[in-house]
Amino acid sequence: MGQQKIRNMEEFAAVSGISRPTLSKYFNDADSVRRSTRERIEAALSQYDYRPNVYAVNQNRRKTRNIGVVVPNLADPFFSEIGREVELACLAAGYSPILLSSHGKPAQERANLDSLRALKPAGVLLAPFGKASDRGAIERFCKDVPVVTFDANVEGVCEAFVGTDNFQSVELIVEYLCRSGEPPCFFEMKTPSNPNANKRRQAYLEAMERHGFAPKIHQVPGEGWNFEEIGATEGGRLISAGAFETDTVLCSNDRLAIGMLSAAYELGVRVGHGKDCVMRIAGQDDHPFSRYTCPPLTTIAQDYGAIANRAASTLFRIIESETRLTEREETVFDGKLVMRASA
Amino acid sequence: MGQQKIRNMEEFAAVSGISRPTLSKYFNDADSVRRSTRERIEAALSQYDYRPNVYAVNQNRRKTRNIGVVVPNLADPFFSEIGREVELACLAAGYSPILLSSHGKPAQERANLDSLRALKPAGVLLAPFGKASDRGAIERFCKDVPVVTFDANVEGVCEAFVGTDNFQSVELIVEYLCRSGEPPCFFEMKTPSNPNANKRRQAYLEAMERHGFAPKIHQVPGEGWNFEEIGATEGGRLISAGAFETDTVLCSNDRLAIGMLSAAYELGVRVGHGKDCVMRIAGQDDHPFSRYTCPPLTTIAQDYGAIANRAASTLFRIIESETRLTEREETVFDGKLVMRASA
DNA sequence: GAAAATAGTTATCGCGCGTAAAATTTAATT
DNA sequence: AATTAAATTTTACGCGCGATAACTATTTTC
Repeated sequence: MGQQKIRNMEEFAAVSGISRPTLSKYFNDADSVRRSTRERIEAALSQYDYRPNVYAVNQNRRKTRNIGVVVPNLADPFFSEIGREVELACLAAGYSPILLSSHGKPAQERANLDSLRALKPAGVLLAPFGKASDRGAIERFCKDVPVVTFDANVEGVCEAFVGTDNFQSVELIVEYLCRSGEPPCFFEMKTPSNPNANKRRQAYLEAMERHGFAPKIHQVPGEGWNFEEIGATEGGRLISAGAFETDTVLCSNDRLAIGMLSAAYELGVRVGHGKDCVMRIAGQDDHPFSRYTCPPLTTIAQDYGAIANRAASTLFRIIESETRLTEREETVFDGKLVMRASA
Repeated sequence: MGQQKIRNMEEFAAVSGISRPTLSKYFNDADSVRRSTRERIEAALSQYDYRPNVYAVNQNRRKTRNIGVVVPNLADPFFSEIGREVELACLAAGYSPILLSSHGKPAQERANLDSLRALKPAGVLLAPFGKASDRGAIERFCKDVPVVTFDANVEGVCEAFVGTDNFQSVELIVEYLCRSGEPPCFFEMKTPSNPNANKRRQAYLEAMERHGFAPKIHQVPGEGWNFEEIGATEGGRLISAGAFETDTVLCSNDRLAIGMLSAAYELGVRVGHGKDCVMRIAGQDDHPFSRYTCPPLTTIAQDYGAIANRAASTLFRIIESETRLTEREETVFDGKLVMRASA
């Protein structure tokens, strides 16, 4: 194989004995040609290895088969994991994913949407910052390109949203914590940009009320994405000050919990549900590292795979139907309790 | 601003009063036109918001301004971090980075190179798997596209390599460990795919000899990228079996160390250099999470920024000179000792 | 086996822009 | 003001492929 260099479809038509328009049809949809000619094309293809020029193809096609995937921060293993799932779903459906990270900066999110616009994507899967996002920019973008958001919801914007049911999952862990020990107080950042954080707080309040306990929320200052640092510094401060009302702390997310666990260790405070333990710490998200904390973190697992696949399939449905959804869809998946040693 | 919709450069030429070829020159290099016309163009640009069609541009340009960035696994924070640095360097130089992860699978690395080929990138920054990489595929790719590898070297392949000086950095930490306590034994995977692992082992042997101690290496089975898991399972097994000759263990990388630390915690083995500690554990890489382990991990920090920037600037130099390097360049940066509580 | 349906062919246009050559304008120099 | 160099405009072509129309070949249907 690999004889002469094929420069374009014309040349490939010559060597394969198939006319160029038929080849064009084949490359657009292999099943649109007769079985016998398809086999002839693929035989020639294995001999001459030719691939249509992406730029020429995308210039002329009405819409590309590119799917933009935008996540707020690839440095967060949660997003690199879910980003990977989304990429795989796109590839499986015959689309070309283009993964962009906003590096923790809302301004970059907007820049990413601008870059994507130039690539004329068939659709975009966006995990937005939430409140920190430029809502106007996203709205404008959604007018031009079908968008499905995941992880974080921006109320009323885009075709659909797929995420986790924070109320269900918080109830799950609050119930467990109340049943197995002292009711939890809640630890979070004062100004969380992620809308899930607000839902989780609300869900915590409701769950505690439902179980007949008085909720206690501790909000700490801190900015940016260095959650472990904030969890360690502020969590450690609260622990050593004896500020928590009960011996059980439910953190708004795993990364805060990871930081707090490290602070507890430094302070010599033994964490867990064992006899010699003096406090329990739980998180939310089932961060990839949470099983290697000391002690391993009890948390709520989000169904990464389900979220990614549903978001992707919803987008493909919109793209392929060529009509926008008449009604905005919101899908949330249940979280699962992951019991480890920390609570 | 934003009156009528400009569909192409022709229309923009009409409304701006500048000829299309001049506009074309401007978009290729804003400084290639006279200052006064540049200002006229930019004035019109702010009124009509027009951007050249990427696909049409790339189809006709001899070479694109795309830079492929391929890392072995974005789920590893080390690579997401260095990937980010590389992306920023590309953007700063006016190139368009395209970030691809091989998801821990060498076959995907090859697939990524194939996808990149279709995008006709001006160059590629590749962090290869190393021995697990398809050397032939990389070599063939390098014939068509200028490539600079980073992090992991593939001897003799590609234009240049940029990484960390494993011999320097291992010496640094071995010297520290020997000076401050018992000499370290070495913990690693039996079949590391990363070439750095082999260099680190070699460097450990040499450093120990230099300091007059007998080296001891522990190689454990395990496959894939779940290093923490391997570190926890196998490291824990060795700890509880009392298999380590000295109380100090130098792990081949931080992720193994993170796993081993969690195993030590489970076993109630106190790690650190304090009085009540029974063993010391050190790592290499300064993984983003290593400061939140229990205790925080003593390690060797790689200079992510320097590596990323040097790799990028080397590639740009090759691209812009339009000639391949006469001699393959290898650049390594020194690691820095990061002293924390674990050793 | 002829008509109908399907698939393939030839021919031709257009997409939006890079690029080259020649003609023209503008700016810099003497 | 005349000469020269530099920048811009005009004109024209080409990139590789999508799309379509009109025609021909092949396959299906009864």
